[in-house]
Amino acid sequence: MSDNNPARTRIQRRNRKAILEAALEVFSAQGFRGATLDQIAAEAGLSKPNLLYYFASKEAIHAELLDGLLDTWLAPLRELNPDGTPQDEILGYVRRKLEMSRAMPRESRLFANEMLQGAPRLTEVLPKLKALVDEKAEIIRDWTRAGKLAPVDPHHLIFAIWALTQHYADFEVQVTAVLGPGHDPYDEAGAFLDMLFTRLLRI
Amino acid sequence: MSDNNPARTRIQRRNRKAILEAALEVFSAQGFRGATLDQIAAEAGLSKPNLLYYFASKEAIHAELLDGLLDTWLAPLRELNPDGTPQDEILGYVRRKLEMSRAMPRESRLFANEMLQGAPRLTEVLPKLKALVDEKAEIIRDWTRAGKLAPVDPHHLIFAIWALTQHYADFEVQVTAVLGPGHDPYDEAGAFLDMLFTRLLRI
DNA sequence: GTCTATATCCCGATAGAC
DNA sequence: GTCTATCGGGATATAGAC
Repeated sequence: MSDNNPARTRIQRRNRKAILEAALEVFSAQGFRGATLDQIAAEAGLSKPNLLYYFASKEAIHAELLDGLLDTWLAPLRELNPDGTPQDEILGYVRRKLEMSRAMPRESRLFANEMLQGAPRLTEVLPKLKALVDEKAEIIRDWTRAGKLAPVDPHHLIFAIWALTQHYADFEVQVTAVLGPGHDPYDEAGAFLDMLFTRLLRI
Repeated sequence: MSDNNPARTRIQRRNRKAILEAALEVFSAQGFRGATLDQIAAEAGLSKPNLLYYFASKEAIHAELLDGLLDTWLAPLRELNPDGTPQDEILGYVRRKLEMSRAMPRESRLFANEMLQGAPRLTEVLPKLKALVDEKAEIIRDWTRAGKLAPVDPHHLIFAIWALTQHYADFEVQVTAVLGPGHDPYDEAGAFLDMLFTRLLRI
């Protein structure tokens, strides 16, 4: 969540930004309970009380991180264009989502941490997520009905795209350990997923 | 990890089992730091000091849970038979792995929690995992070389199977929220994944 | 083996000087 | 705005009676 509040000074904006950056680093790696304000403060280069001068509580920092996350996370899906070429639209979505995993692995892990724990701080936004997925699933269903895509369950297709792209961020240690040195996981995944979804969806 | 130590009484075995069951419930839902001994003791129906009579520490309980987990988790992959029919072998692996997610979602989430945090308590076993995956990847590579499977990167094929099957356990709240009532996610996933891997691998 | 009581430490949050 | 010092709650682990 960006902070353009003009009532804040440059220093305030800079410190808030540093805190959120540090909090993302720590929360995504340790989970909410696993993270401590000491770690976040150290990472941000501030003292713990100073950190609490900018945010009311640990919970408030975490909430602000989560606040914009779902929208960011769903942006690539929103771009799915009903008037585009079906194959290209799906493949484009896969590529955007994989790029997002590469560019924002910490956000991916923050999100995964929440989901693993039953999404206690995201329950009220899950209906919004369902609405968007249902809308896009309907588009995909129309494409398959029109014979432009091989028949496929649209909801599980979307789950597959999520699972396959987020896996590279969320299970990064495992991927790295298994591939060994000398690999770019995301480059390889890009080629692999292109092929996978092409074969899955072609008529 | 089963406990057949004959030096232990029936009561001891029963209590240890109850503690590990309770700990699996709590650790998988809350992560290591998020879980408390109070929660585990309550879930197991024991007092907290009594719980620590059976296990030296919180860490020890967690370690014992993780101890057998990787082997259990990799068992379906171990069964991949180089002398079987390639398509059937892969599809069989996918089905076993999905069944495992259905039957053991808490173990899946315990594992995911560890991976998300960089696998601090599993780093020394990751090389073992790599060795098994490399061995099975070689089998798959032979199959594609022999023209029995469509060409595919074997490592990323295995990642895809992990990601697609574990997703239904690890992101269960999201899957349930998006599908809405009246769905059996695992039944639907079974059909979807059968189709996906059939289309991906057929010559 | 199981309990109550408690030691000890850590963490989130606040007080108050500067 | 930032700091040092500290409060108060909660968590792991232990002591010791039964």
